[in-house]
Amino acid sequence: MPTTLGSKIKKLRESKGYTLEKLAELTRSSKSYIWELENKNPPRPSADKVSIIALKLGVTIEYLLDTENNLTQESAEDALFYRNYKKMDDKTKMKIRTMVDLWNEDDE
Amino acid sequence: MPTTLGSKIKKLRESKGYTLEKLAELTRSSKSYIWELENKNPPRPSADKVSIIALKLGVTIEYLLDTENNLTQESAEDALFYRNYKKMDDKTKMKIRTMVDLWNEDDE
DNA sequence: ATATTCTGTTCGGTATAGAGAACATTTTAA
DNA sequence: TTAAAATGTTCTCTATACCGAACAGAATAT
Repeated sequence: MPTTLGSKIKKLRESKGYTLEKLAELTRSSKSYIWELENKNPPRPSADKVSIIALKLGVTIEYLLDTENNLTQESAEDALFYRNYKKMDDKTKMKIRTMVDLWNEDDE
Repeated sequence: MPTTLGSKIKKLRESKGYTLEKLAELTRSSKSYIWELENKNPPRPSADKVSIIALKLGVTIEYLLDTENNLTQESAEDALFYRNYKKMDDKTKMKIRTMVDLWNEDDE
């Protein structure tokens, strides 16, 4: 099912009980443009808009876009993991990265 | 240091030894536009372009954009790590998450 | 040195991002 | 029911995303 950016935004917006105006206000957009995003699927919305809309709707940019980035499905768990990972100190991060690299040497 | 989208792209592109033309080809862009991204910092590049450029340069969209999502400073290395992590199968991801959780039990 | 090739830069044009205001429709209040 | 308020839709207009082609400068080869 090819769910578009527009339909995702609409579904998320409504699930949060936001009106077009409310979401527009949260995302420094006009309600007319939010409406266009939902109903007209403009071909190249700016990264800025998609980014702040994703933020305010509580999803990642990758989820909203259905790009090649997203061959892999990103779960909330992954996102959480990454958020925690980023908070670690550099030494720990290094260790983890090394470990993960080793893990993957087989299937190279 | 307010590192711009353009400077990040340029740095990453050069670190991979890509010419403007090469990156353009990889990202369905024109070299002139890649050049503009790097040197003119256009105010609202499309999510599509930023997304595929991030993909081909091995970082996340969030790293390239300097969005409000990105409370913690994200390094290119972290971004790459996460991109690779997401590609792993669920079992492996689970193991890694568990391991990292254990790691952090102390300073909770 | 100079022709060739490779890379980066500039320019002009078309399509569209995105705003704001007017208009339409639905919902709420009386 | 009907006026008012809230929400959704359409229109017009300016700025700019993005391209292709021409141009400029380095690097390499002869």
